[in-house]
Amino acid sequence: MERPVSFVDAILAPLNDVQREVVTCCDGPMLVLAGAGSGKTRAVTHKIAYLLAQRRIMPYRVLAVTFTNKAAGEMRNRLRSLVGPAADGLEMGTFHSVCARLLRKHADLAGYKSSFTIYDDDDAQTVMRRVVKELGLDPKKFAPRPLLAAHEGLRNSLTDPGLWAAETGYRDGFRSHAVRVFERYDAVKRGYNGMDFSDLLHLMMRVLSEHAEVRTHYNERFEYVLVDEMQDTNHVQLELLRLFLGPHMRICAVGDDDQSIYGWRGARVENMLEFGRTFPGARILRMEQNYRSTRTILEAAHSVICRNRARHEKKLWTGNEEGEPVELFEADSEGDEARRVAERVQALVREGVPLRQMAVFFRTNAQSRSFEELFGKRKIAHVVVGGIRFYERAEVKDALAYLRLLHNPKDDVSFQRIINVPARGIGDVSLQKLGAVAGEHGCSLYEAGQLLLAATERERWANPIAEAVKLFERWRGLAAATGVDVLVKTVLEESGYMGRLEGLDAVEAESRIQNLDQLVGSIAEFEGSSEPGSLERYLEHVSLITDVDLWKTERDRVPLMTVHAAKGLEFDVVFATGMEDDLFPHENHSDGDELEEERRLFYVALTRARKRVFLSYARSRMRYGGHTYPPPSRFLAEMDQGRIRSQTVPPRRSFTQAVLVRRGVGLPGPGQAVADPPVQRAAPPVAAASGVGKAGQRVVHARHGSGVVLACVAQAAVPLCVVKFDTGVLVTVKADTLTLA
DNA sequence: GATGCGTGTTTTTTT
DNA sequence: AACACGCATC
Repeated sequence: MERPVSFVDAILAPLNDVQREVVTCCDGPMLVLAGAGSGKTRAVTHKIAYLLAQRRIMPYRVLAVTFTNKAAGEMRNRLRSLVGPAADGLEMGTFHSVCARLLRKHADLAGYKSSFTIYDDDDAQTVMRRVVKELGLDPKKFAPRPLLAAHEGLRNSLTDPGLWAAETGYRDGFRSHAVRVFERYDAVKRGYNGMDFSDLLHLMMRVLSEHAEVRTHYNERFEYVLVDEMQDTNHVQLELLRLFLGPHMRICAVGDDDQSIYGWRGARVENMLEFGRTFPGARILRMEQNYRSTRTILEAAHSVICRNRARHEKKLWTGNEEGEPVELFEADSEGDEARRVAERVQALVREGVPLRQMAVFFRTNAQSRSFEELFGKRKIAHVVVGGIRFYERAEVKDALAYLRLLHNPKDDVSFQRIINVPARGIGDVSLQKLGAVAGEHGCSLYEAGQLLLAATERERWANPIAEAVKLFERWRGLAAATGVDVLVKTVLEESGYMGRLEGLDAVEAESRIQNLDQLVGSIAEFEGSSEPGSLERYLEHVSLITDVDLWKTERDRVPLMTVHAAKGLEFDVVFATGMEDDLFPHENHSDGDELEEERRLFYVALTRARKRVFLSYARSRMRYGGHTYPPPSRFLAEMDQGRIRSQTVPPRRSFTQAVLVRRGVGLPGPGQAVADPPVQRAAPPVAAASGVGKAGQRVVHARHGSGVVLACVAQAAVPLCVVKFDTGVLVTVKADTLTLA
C-alpha cells in the first residue's frame, strides 16, 4: 500500500471512492445522497479539512450547518484531530445557533437590541396567552399551543398569513383572528426584546434579504457552505442557504430521504429532491455502502422502508457479516416489557457489552417511565436523554429568568416569572399598577420599577417593588464585573431562593436543590464562565442546547430516548420498544404521507444498530389514564419475516399478518410467523347505563359523530371514555354521552 | 395574598 | 395520570 506522502493524502487515505469525490470536488453545488451508516460525517469532516488544507480557505470562511449542537461539537472534535486549532475558527452549528450568533451583530436591523433573550416554547406560550387575553379572545378557542404551531408553520413554510386566513373552509373568522394574534404576538415579543425559535431563522432571513450590504458581506465571507441532514431542512432554511451563498453556489448538502422525520416541523424532503433545480449544475453523488450494521439489520430495515411510495429507489449494501436475526418479544404490559428489556440488558452486560453501547428507543417520551422505574429498581445505570429537559425544570427556569432579566431588562416574561419568587409581597394588584406605569412611559416592567426606585416619594404598593429592583440593580453591577458562576450563586443566595427551598422540607425541595446545584456546576463548566461579560454567551448557549447535546456519552449508562432523539447516533444494540399499532405508527399518523414518515422513523430506529436489534410490544398499555389493548405494529408484519426470530411460539398464521391482510397491504413473503395473536383480555368492567365502557367499542356522540373507544376510566360516578372519532379528534368524554353504534 | 380544591384539558415527535 | 387554571376560602 502506498504511504500518504502529504497532509492532503492523509486526509484522503481512509476514504472510499465516492467519499473521496465528495471531499475533492469543491467548485459547484453538490448533493450527497448518503444512506444510513455510509460514513457521511467522515466525508463531511474530511471535506472541511481538505478545504482548509488544500484550498487554503480560512476557517471562518466556512459555514457548516448541522442538525444538533452535539453533531457540531463532535465534528469540531474530529476536525481538531485533523487540522488542529484551526477547527475552532469555523462557523459551525445548527441553523438556530448560527442565526442567533449572527443576529447579535445585526439586531438593530431586525428591530432588536443585541442583548435579546431567546424564548423557549414555554415562554412563547406565556406571551401568546397574554396576547389572546389582551385581544379579548376566548382562551379555549384560541389555545396557545395550536396558535404557536400555526404561527411557526406559516413562517417555516414562508406562507403569507393573509392568504392562509383567506383559505376556503375557514370563513368563521378563526383564522383572521389568529392572524391578528400573530401580529400582536410578534410585536409584544419585540417589545420584550425576546425572540422565539422561529424568529431566529425568520429575522435572519429578513435581514439578509432586505439589506444588500449584509447579504454581500456574507456572500463574500462564506466561501463554502456545508449542510448536514438536508432532508430535514424547511423552507426558511433553504432560503437562508441561498441568501448566504449568493451567486457563488459553493455548497455541499448531505442527506437521506429515507431518514426524513421532521415533516411535522415543516421539513421538506423536496429541498433535497429538488436540489438540482434550486442549485443548477449540482453534482449528485450517492453513498450506498453501509459500514455500520450487519446484513440482517440492513435487510430487515430495507424490507420495511421499501414499502414507502415517496422515496428514491435505492438499496444499501454492506461488506459486514450477516449477524444475528432481529429478535421480537411480546410482553403483557409496559411493566413486563421493561422487565424483559432489563433482563436482556443484564444478559448482554454479562457478555461484556458496555451499557453505553446499548440504547432503548420509544416513540413517545411518556414511555420512558416504566423503563426508568424498573432500571432504577434493578440498579441498571441509565440516563433519560430528552424528555423533560433539564433547562425546562421550573427551578432551573427560575434561576435562568433571574439571569435573563439582569441581561435584558425589557424581558417582561422573565420579570413576571420571578419578581415575586420568593414572595416579596408583590401580588397581582401591585403588578397591575406597575404595568400601568410601564404603559405610561412606554417601557418594560423592570424599567418602570427603576423609575419607582428613583422616585423621591412613592405610594405604599411601590415599596416592595423598589426594594426588589434595588437588589437587582446591585446584581447588575455584579454581572458586569464578575463571571456567571459567581453571579448565579450570589443571586440564588441573596434572593432568598435557596433559603426558601431549604426551609421547605419536602422531598421535592431536595431534588430542586440538587438541580440548582447541578446548574451551578454546569455553569462553572461552561467555557469562560468566570470571565466578566460571559453572561450573554452563556444565556444563548442554554437557550439552544438540548438534552442530547448535554448527554455525556463517556459515562457507562444505558441511554433511554425517543427515536427522534436517536437520529444521527449509533449503538451496538438497539431495543426498539412499544411496537404497537397506535403508538408506532402513532395513531395520529396512520395513513398517507404521515404513515410514511412513521415508517421512516422506524427505519431510523433500526439503522442505529450495529450488531443487534430487539423489538418488543406490549399487549396492554396504560394510556390516557386507562388500559388500551393495541395490536402489534404493522411494521412488524411488513418486515422480512425471515430476518426475525420470535421468542413466542409461532401460530399457523401470525396475528400481525392478519392485521396486514385486514389493512389490504400485501402479505410479506413466505416467512416465519411473527407472534401469537395477543389475547384480547376483557378490560376491567366499567359500569355505564348505555353499555359503553370497553376499549374497542364503536360509539356515537352527539357532537363528534362516530368513533372508537380507546380507553375507559371508572374514577368518577360516570366512567370517562377516551374516544378517537372518525373525524380524527381524540376526546375524553363521559360514558353517558355516548351510545353504542 | 397565599393555599387548596375541583374542573377541564392533554400526549407526539423538537430547534 | 398529570397538569394548569379558576374559583373559593383563610
